[in-house]
Amino acid sequence: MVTFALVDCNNFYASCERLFRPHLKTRPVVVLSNNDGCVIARSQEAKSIGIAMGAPLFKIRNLVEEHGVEVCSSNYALYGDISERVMTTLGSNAPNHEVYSIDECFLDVDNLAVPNLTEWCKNLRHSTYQWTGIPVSIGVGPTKTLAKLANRLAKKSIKAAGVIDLSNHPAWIEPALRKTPIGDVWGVGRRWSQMLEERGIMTAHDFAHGEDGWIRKKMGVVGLRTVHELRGYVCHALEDQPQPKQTTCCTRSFGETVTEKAQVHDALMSFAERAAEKVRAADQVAGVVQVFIRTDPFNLSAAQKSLSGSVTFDHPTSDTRAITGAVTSILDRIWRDGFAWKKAGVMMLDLTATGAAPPSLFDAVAPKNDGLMNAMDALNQRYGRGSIRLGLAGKDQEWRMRRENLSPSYTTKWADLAKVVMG
DNA sequence: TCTGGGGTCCTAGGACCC
DNA sequence: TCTGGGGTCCTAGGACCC
Repeated sequence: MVTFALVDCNNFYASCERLFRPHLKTRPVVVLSNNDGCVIARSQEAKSIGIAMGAPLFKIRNLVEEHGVEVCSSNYALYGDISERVMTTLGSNAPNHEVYSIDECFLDVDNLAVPNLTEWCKNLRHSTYQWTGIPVSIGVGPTKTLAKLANRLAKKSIKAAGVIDLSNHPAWIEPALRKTPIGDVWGVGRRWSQMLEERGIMTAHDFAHGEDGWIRKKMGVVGLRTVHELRGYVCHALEDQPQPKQTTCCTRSFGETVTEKAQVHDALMSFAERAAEKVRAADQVAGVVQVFIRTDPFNLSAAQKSLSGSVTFDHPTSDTRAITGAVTSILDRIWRDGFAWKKAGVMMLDLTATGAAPPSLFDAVAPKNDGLMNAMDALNQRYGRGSIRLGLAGKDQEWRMRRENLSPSYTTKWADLAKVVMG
């Protein structure tokens, strides 16, 4: 018997932006994607005035003007740091937990030996807000999928005061399922909810009473697992040991399209450098590096092209020099003149733990780590990313992204620390 | 004018093997 | 004229998540 609690930060990025700027507390706030492209987070007020998730900024300009919406570029350094504080708080209350995403955490609440779980959740909610300034909602259920569903209802219901505990009230499960539109079920995305609705399956309750054979055929084992979880059978266990990544990448849309190969190369060098850093930070090496470039799919009048290529290393590596060399050779191989490139990326595949990589079959002598990368990473860690780099990429090139409304790095840069003025 | 980035898992189909 | 059955491995693509 297991009971899951899902703690989810309310409007996380928007709440982070508000933390150090209290005057935003009562104003609608939205946070934009990279390049200030579209909305990826909204405060409650922003939701209420009808700003949709994913809406491009240029389409909501009038709403922004009309309601005095605060528009923020995304500041992942800030969100990551605040997330860590929230997770630490949750972990100190429930040792058996799984950090599921930057703003969500599953807790195993079975062995806490608390007399009243619902009350415990309310207290946790309160102390999390007190310690971090971030409001959270908590849903509790016998499976992760039901905990998710409870969490969503907790966010919607004013009466719930941020906590819904289905484990404490099994009789609530059926009405909860009836109240949940199929598209809001965890694991049912846009395509599947459309397919299910066409079949008359409109709610989580309909889905839970669906026919296994048909679901298996249409949605594979993934869909079947979701249905079973809605029925209360655990298919997704708590994964409290974080799994090593299998792939890692650095991809960006350019601020403006780029036609020159040198410019694309410049961007790719920068992405490769960052991707290599990530791989080293995870203490891994990559067996394959893959590169892609593509034109702007939204620009219907421009010629479309998507190119990609990859290199398999004889010896899996995380060395920026080996990786940028491979990326350069891939670009030389795939490059085509005459297109306006909008997005590019470098992907590191076949990741394995450093040292665990099997030796090459044909070469007994693996290249030695000369320490340069470690030294660079240490310096960049200490003095800020990009403090020291290989002479690979220029600065302030055309492809760089727009971030016109970036908030200060209140928690990760000394210079941006909030100041208290005594007066 | 202006539409993100970073992941996972599963499946179908082809190549290849005996 | 007849044209197997069973298996593995790999990849591309599609679904999902935040």
